[in-house]
Amino acid sequence: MMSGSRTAQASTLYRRIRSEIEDNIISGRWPPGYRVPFEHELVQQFSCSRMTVNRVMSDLAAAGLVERKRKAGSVVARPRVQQALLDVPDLKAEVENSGDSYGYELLFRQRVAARRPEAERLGVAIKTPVLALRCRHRRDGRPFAVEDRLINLAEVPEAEQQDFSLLPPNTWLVGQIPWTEAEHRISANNADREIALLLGIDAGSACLNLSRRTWRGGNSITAVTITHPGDCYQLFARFAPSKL
Amino acid sequence: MMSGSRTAQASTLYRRIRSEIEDNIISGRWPPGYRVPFEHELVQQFSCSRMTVNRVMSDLAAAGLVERKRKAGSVVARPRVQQALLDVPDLKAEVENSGDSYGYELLFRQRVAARRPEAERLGVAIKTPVLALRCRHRRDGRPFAVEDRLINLAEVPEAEQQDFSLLPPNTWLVGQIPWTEAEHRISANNADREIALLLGIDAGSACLNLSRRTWRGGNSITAVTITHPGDCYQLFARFAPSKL
DNA sequence: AAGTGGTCTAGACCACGTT
DNA sequence: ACGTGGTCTAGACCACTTT
Repeated sequence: MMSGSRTAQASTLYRRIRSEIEDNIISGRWPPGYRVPFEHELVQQFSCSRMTVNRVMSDLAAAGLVERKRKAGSVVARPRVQQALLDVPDLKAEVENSGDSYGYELLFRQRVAARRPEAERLGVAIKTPVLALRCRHRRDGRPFAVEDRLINLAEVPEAEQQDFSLLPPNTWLVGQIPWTEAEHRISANNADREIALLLGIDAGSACLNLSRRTWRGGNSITAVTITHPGDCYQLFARFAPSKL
Repeated sequence: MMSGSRTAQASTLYRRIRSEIEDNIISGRWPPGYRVPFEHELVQQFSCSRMTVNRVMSDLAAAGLVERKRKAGSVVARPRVQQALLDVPDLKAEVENSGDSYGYELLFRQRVAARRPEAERLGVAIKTPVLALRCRHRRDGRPFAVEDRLINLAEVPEAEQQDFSLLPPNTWLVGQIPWTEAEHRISANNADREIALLLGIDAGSACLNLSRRTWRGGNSITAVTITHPGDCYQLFARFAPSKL
């Protein structure tokens, strides 16, 4: 029920070292800020040359899992909010970065034992303790997102102590969960009466709908659905062949 | 007016070699299938050790720019349709991969000199020759996407010879343009009468709207807007920390 | 001043795929 | 059998940052 870390034993030394370190980070055993062993320590631990561990650590840094500093060593990075490109972003940070004022309200908060719908949405067993939240985000006073979220309390029990009346759950989770996998679905639909009321738009207006599920080491952490008025939010992504 | 390839001279040998090779690929000078020099040739060319060019080529392979085979050498890869994760995919390939039948119609095709709206959408100078297209995609006979596309004929003059009556422009372009950068915007809006008619849905229904602009070496290639019925198409993306 | 990572070298042996 | 890339080593020198 804890962190499931079954990394395939690797064919090459490089992979073995890399997946062992990656495992420690993704599972949460090495939280953000944790000081990863120095290269010379890894050389001893794996009985290999420095080039090999250096390549592992350089690649992990390029992938954004660790940050390296001369003399100070390497530490586990905290997950970038701009996870690659299509992360459902930290709405709070996003709004404030663009210079607008950010507003947040908690509309609903309840601890429940998962029944069928929650269990399926979150991908957990029935009766798993779950925290259900609904909140609203504003930009310059105007509602621009309704967030419906389930948090798996079996994996993130600390969430129960948080009341989320001031801090958006995503902002809090980003600081708590060291690293995750995520899956997104994006669709469009017409606002029903409830959503229209909450967003201050006409019923039937087009809304952009984002669903994200998040795992840590194979275990479901949270499932969230965010509904934006279609005309006031644009997802954005950019590609280039290399990240150099 | 041709391929603008101004790569900054690099601080390290690795970067210098990598950006020189990357340049050749992205600019199109080395098209898909082109045989990249062998490692020992690059060693001579750059007067360095094999480890250094090997790291460059390995990383380019990991990034998907080249494919490597022992004995045969390395060749420039053809752009993967599943560009990273949120590419507007090749709709034809996507539909057929899911086992459905695919249908395509060209609704409109005209060569024009870019005026204000086209120039802005495509990011080119006014009067640039442009090919404007509108087409419709069907899944199992049912319309599921309307595509509005501009192609910069100054960069892709071959497009003028293509009539696109049978082959979707994206499918053709993927085979023509060796490598690109792209930028996406995703939004939702209510179908106007024209779109509703083309998609066979009610006016006012929510639609998912994807806009993509594509460059090659800094030059605009194509701009496309794809409109899907909101309920029949879902973008999908999945993340994991490493691609090993 | 000392210790870390950043980069590079000149070898080596092996696995694989073409011939 | 041969030539390619895949991987690894044991060193080296340098740049940066903290002490």
